[in-house]
Amino acid sequence: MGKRQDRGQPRYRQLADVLIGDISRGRLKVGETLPGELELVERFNVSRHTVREALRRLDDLGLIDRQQGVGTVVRARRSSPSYVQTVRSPSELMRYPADSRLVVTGAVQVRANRQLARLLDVRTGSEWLKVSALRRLKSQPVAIAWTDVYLLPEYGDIVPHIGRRGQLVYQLIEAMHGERVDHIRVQIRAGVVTQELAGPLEAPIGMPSLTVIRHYHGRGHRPFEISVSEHPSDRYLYSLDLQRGWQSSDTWTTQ
Amino acid sequence: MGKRQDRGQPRYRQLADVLIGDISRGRLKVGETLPGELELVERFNVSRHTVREALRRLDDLGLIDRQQGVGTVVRARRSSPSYVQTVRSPSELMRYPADSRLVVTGAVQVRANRQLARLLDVRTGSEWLKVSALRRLKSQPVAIAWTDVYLLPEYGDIVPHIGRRGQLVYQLIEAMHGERVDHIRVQIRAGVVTQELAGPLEAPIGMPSLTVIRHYHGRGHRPFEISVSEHPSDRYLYSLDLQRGWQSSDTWTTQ
DNA sequence: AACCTAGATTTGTCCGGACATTTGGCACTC
DNA sequence: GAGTGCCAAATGTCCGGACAAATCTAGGTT
Repeated sequence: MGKRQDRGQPRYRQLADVLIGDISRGRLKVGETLPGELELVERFNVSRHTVREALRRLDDLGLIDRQQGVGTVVRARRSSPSYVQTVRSPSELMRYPADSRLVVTGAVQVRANRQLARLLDVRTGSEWLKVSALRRLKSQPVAIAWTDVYLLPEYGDIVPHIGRRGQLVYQLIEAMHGERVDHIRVQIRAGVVTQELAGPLEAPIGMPSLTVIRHYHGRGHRPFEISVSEHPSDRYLYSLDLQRGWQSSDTWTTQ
Repeated sequence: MGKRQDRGQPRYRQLADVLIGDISRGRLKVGETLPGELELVERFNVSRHTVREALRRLDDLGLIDRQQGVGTVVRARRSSPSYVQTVRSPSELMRYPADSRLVVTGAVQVRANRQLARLLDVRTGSEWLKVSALRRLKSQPVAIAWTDVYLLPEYGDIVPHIGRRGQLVYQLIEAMHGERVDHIRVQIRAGVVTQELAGPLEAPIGMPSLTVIRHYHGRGHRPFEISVSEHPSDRYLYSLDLQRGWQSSDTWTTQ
């Protein structure tokens, strides 16, 4: 009873997963109040600290709103028109639509010249395996993205497996090579559809687009996958919903 | 010890502010290892739980990297070329360059038609005070932004004070009306410089630009300030540096 | 009806302690 | 010299308890 046995997951994580499951399956509906901390303590036979650790995780994920004296309620999901994807927590910037698929169109080993090195923020001359792919949305055929995935050459054997439903590239690397993701950086930049991209993106030249660059780092900030996605979009693409992490202005704004 | 008058602030917050101050003032340099948790316990005469709460805050702010068995080190700041602004934590998306100034060019009360209501995500027909302003960077005269700030009409008396160095609009509202910011949402969308914006932005028509929309909410998610900024930029504008908030794919991707 | 107050409820803060897990370095062996 | 095993150090997890602060509700008062 006291020992961990659920896949080595800590108990607060197990509890969080249970609650996340209840929310995603609709057993806890939007706006509904979660059981109080003390009730969760009794129900799951853990300490209040563990309960709060789990709830903090749900808070970090943007799933709940907490208020002293009131309680914890399931946060509303914002309904969004097509193209618009609301991100409630930073981690969601790493996710892709569930009904999308990546189709590899080619792979080639490249050496980072100055321009590429600057784009990827890697050393000039370093070797990378460049995997080009298209991401298509089934439900929204117009939404498409061009993606170049830069991998450490030693991970070339995962290329045939890219495109598996629900598996991101870094997850493949994690599964097949044990390289654990320790740090992710996401960049967004504005641009326009260039002549080279107009074809694959099925978008007119000059149409505004967003470039999303994802850096996946392992231990010691060693980058092992860098994915560069071009999204043609005249609409808003990402939004970030924040609630935590305030800092007082006097200690910070002088930086 | 706590010679600073931080009454009313929780102790973990006071400790966090001390550490943030040490980092920002260079007393703790990048890459340097912070004192261990137990040492901080002794030095500040608080429990380890309080120390961890403070360190969690620094982690949320993206100031430190923690690793079990190793310790806590000050995270490196990424140097960025002009125009590029690297954001290490979500809260930084709310900050503006310290050497910028907002110049109000006009204010008018408007009623949200359907288009504006959709842009701002507010009710059609609601009344807003639209304050137009320019943000200029002194050190980088080319970097300029056009900002429309939509306020609840009742806050009209803050308009003359907009532009005060280091004060954001929501901070003025907080200071003068006691409306506390409880929730912030940041949106980013891609676009091009339109004819109407080409003049004020000093940018050619058709140049790619980023629109950043910031929603400031009070209690109960009541929006009281919405700022819409147009940044002419053919380069990357915001990046988000993430390290926390992982979620397992099996519980989440089906959403 | 409008206002106020007391109590119950809920989350926030803080303390003390204990053991687990990860990592790096040191002494040791071969 | 290279590998091995052990130990110390550091963060991670988890428990128990206590009081504070914010909020809501019910009841009483005006």
